[in-house]
Amino acid sequence: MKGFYDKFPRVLKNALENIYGIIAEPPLWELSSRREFGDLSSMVALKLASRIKKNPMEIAAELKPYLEKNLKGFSEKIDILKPGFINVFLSKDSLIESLNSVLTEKDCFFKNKGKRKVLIEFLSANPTGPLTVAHGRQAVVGDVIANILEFWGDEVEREYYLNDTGRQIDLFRESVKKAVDAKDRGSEYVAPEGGYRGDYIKEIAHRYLHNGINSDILEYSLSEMISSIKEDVKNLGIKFDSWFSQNNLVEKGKVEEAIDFLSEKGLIYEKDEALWFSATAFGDDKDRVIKKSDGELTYFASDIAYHKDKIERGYDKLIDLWGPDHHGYIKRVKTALKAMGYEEEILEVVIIQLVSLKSKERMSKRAGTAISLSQLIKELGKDTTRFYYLTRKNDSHLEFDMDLARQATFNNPLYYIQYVCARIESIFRKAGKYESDPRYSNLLSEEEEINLLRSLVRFPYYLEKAYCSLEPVFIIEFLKDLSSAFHKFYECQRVLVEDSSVMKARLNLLKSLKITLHCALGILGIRPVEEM
RNA sequence: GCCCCCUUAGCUCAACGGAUAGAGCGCUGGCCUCCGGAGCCAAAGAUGGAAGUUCAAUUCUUCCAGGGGGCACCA
Repeated sequence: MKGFYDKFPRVLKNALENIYGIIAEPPLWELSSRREFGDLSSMVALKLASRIKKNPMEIAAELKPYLEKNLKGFSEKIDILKPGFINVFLSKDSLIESLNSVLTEKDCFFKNKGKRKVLIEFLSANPTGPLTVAHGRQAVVGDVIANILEFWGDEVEREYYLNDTGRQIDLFRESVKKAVDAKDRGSEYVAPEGGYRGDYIKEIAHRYLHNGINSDILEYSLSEMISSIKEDVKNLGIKFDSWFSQNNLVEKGKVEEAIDFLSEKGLIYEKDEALWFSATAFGDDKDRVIKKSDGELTYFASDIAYHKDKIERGYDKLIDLWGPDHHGYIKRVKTALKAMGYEEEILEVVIIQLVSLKSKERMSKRAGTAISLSQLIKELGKDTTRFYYLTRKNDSHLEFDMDLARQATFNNPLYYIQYVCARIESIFRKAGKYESDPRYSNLLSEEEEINLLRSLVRFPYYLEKAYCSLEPVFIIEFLKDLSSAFHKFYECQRVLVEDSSVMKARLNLLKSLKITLHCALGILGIRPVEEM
C-alpha cells in the first residue's frame, strides 16, 4: 500500500465506472498547481462533459459524494471549483500514516510487484573509437531506466550490442593498419577514405608496435577499444549483464537463418543482384535491402536476426535506446518483427536526443574532435556526470555547458539535493542515538512540516510517471521538489529543540525523508553525501 | 525536393487541451547570537508572426519566418 497517490486513481476510475459506466483514458488528474487547489485536482468532469452530456459542475457534484465516501480518512475535504475542477485535500492523518509506514517498511513502502521480464539494450556504440559525451547520455539514461524497472519489480537485463563486424570495423582496421605503416616509415598518418582520424588511432598504432606486434591488428585494436569502453562504463557505475557480439551472431548463422525464415514466408526477393525484404507489404514506405549486390549483409539484416534472437530468449518486453539519427529506423525494425509474426508492441524504442557542447566544438568521432566521455567523468566525477545527463527529457536536446562544468561544481543543481543529505546527517550526528518512534509523528503540525510531508508522499506519483514513460527526469523533478520543501522547513523550524516530544516527531520526519531521499538517489545511481 | 523535431524570461529548460505559463542561472534588494548561508525570502522579466478548431490553446490544424536532424545496396 503506497498511500494516497496509489489509491486515488483507482477510486476515481471506479467512480466513473459505477456512476456513468465510463472507462476514461488515463490522465484523469494532476498535482494541483496551487496550494489553494489542494493536493491533487481532477478535470474529469470537464473532459467527460460532452460524453456524458451534462454540465461539468453537475458531474463534479455527482462524483463528490462517491469520492468522499471512498476516500474517508484519506482526504480532508473535496472542493468543486468554477468550470468543474474537483480538488482533493489530503488529510493530516493520512500523511502521518504514510510517514510511519516509511519508517517501518523503509523503501519497500514505495516498491511494486512488477512481473515482466525485460531486456534493455543501450549504448551499443561501435567499438571503433572512444566513447563521447553523447554516448554518456545513452549509458546513464539506459542504466537508470533499468533501475526504475527493477525498483518497480520487473526482472531486467542490461545488454550491450557489440558491432564487431562489418563495414565500420573494416574501416577501423584499415585506419589502424595505415597508422602502423606510417609509424614504421616515420611519416605522418593520413586516414584512409572514410576512415577514422583522431589521435587515438595513432596511439593504438603506437601501442601495437610496442606490445602487440605478434598479434592480429584488428584483434589487438578491438580489444583495446572494448576495454576502454568497459572502463568508461565501469567509471559511470554501470554494469551490463551481457555483451552481445554481432560477429558471433553472424558466425552462428543466425542472420542467414532469419533471412531463410522470411524467405519461407515469401518475403524475400532478388533484384539488381541484391536481396530485398518486402517491407512495403507490412506498411513500410519502401522495400529494404538485406544483402548487397557485393554479397555483404546489411546492418539491417543482422538487426532483424538480433531482435529475433532477443525475442526467442523469452522476454516480455524489449527496450532499445537509440540515437535520434535512427528515428526512421524504428518503423523498419518493427516492420520486420511484424513480418516474422511477432507483436510489434513487444519492442519499445526510446530515442535519446543529442548532446551538444556549448563551446560549439563539433562532436564527430571520425573527425576526431570529440571530447571523450572519460575526460568528462574525470573532471566531474561519477555522480555529477550521471545527474547532469538525467536533467532533461529523453527526447529533448541536452546542452552540456563544458565551461560551467569545468570551472565549478557549485552551480550544479545536484548540490541543492546533496545539501539536504548533508544537513540531515549533521542533525543526526548532533542528536546522537535515536530510534524512531512512530507514536510521536502526529505531533507534526507546523505548515513547513506538513508541506515537507506532502512532498514526500508524492514519490509514488513521480515513480509511476517515470516507470510508464521511461523518463528518469521525473525522479529528478521529485528530488528537486522534495529538497526545496526541506530547505524551507529547515529555515523555519529547528529540529533539536527543548521539547523532546516535538524533537522526536521531527526526527521521525527527517528519518523518513532520509529513507526516501536515499531511495530516489539510489535509483539514479548517485551516492548521497554525509558531509560536503 | 520529401519527412521529422525545435522556437516560451537575458541564458538553460518546465507546463500529459485546463485554473494567475513554472524553475534554475544571472540581475536587484533583504535574512546568520540559533541544527552547515552550497540555504531562505522578496522584486523585475517570456509563449516568433497570422488565421482556425474548442467552454478552454504554449499544447491541436493551416500558412509564414527562423534553427536543427533524417532522407543510401551507410552504420
